[in-house]
Amino acid sequence: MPELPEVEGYRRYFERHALDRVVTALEVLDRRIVSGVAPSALARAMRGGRFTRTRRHGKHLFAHNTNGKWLYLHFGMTGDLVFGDRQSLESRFPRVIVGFDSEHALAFDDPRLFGRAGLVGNPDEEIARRRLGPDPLALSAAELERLLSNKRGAMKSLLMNQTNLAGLGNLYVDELLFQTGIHPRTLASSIDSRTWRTIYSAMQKILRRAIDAQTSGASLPRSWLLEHRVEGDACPRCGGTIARETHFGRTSYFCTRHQRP
DNA sequence: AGTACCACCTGACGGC
DNA sequence: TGCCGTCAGGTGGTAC
Repeated sequence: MPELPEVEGYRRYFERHALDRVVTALEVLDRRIVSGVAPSALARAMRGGRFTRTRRHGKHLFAHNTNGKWLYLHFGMTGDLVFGDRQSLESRFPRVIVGFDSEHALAFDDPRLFGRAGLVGNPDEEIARRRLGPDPLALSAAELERLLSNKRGAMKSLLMNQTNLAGLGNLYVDELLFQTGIHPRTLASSIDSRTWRTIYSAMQKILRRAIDAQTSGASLPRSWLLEHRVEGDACPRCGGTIARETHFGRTSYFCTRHQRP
């Protein structure tokens, strides 16, 4: 379930391992994961160059190659990055492997093949083409309210829509609504300004803490819903009961006591 | 504009 | 033990 915090973890992992090494090969093991470009053209655009910097927008990752273009990665549901010695890569489902001249390699691992690898001229064009909303970590409280308060839909649906806000998925939206006491079906139009500010600060706190956990390997607080996504569990905040329902085609977990419709 | 539903995928898991 | 159905969910498309 790579959402913003996980993808930020992959970005840092990519920077730590793959930057400034010469790409000697790019091998596509399953071409279904490559989109918008032929695997051979992708390889040609990367080979001989080095990655100099990365950029993340929402759940989308870009890595600039000195040949001029950017490698694009989206992790879908089960995407992952695995770096190591070419001979002993601990990747179970490698779909694309970038080889470096140091006998190291980076595998784009994705058992379910919902992820995508591609080639883009520059990240901003791709962000515009996909009509992605702003990244929540580069947003002010006022902008969040302006962005969502005039929408007609329900909070869960609006927060998950990447064209409104890019980066939150099912799990972190549930977490945010849980921590702010909002039912997933609550209409955005019913949220007052004070509550929008509460939502904003909870969102920042949740994302930053989750990124910390991601990069340090620490676990998340036991008071978070993410540690209690089990139907019938006791709510760690109020002692209520965790329910499971389908909302907008996704499985929601929420507390029936402190998140009332 | 917002919601519903389907398709894409396949590992994990529960039931029998 | 092993088969089988169901679930997970990000995205993108269509339909209403």
